[in-house]
Amino acid sequence: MKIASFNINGIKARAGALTRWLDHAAPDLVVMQEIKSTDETFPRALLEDRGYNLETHGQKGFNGVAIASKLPLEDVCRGLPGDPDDKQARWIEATVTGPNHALRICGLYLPNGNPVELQADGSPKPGGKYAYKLDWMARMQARVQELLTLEQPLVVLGDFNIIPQPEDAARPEAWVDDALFRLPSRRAFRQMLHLGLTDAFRARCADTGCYTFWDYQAGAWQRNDGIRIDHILLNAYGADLLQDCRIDSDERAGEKPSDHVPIWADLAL
DNA sequence: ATGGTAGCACGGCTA
Repeated sequence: MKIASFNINGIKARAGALTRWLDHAAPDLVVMQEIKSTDETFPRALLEDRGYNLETHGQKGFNGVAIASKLPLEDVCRGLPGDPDDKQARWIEATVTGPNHALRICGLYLPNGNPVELQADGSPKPGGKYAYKLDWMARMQARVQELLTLEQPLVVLGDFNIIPQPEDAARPEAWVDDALFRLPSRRAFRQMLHLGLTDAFRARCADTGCYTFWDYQAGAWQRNDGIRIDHILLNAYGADLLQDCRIDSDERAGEKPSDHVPIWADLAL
């Protein structure tokens, strides 16, 4: 079963690129981020006409996540628990049932966190974007810990806005103070891995120069000036099912591309 | 130091 994540950066602008990729990559399930659409205005036919069940968790103008799946989507949950005041649409969960296993899926769009605003003591400025990122990551960790107690295959995938290691950026030195790479961000990500999650891509590939995002500006794609920030994390039950994991970098060279490309894992569900 | 690009939606924010 091919499970993918794709930050599409606007569903209306990406109708062409998304459907081209769907038609040749043929994922069984894809979580999408930055749909930048409300549930009401999402062009559902793009996916439903191709045989996908669709669940959206949208928001006007920004953010927004969705899951499309050939198998039925069960027990759908929208929104990351832990803060009733958080109105940003960045988290969606569902379960799909294969022949041998039921898989819990968490699709996420983790806050970018820039600009980094700090107080005199170096702690994140309360109410700022960086504080929101770290708070959100703490809530994500709590939710993942809950799901781990189910003792079933779990996949947590999406745009994490985290560069895990220097080899995950073409120019790591340019990112040292950025919210995507500064140590507190990477520490929070690593803490999640320490719960027992596997980075599916790194489990399959040790190559450097593999990225999922290239800025639209300054010819970043042409220079392969990218970063690896879209990830697929598996708990131990999920990692035991992992057959393959790849990044569809070619999509970045297509017509009117997103600034992210799809990443996918093949699980023996 | 700035500006470089893109999306949503039509002004300015977000990335």
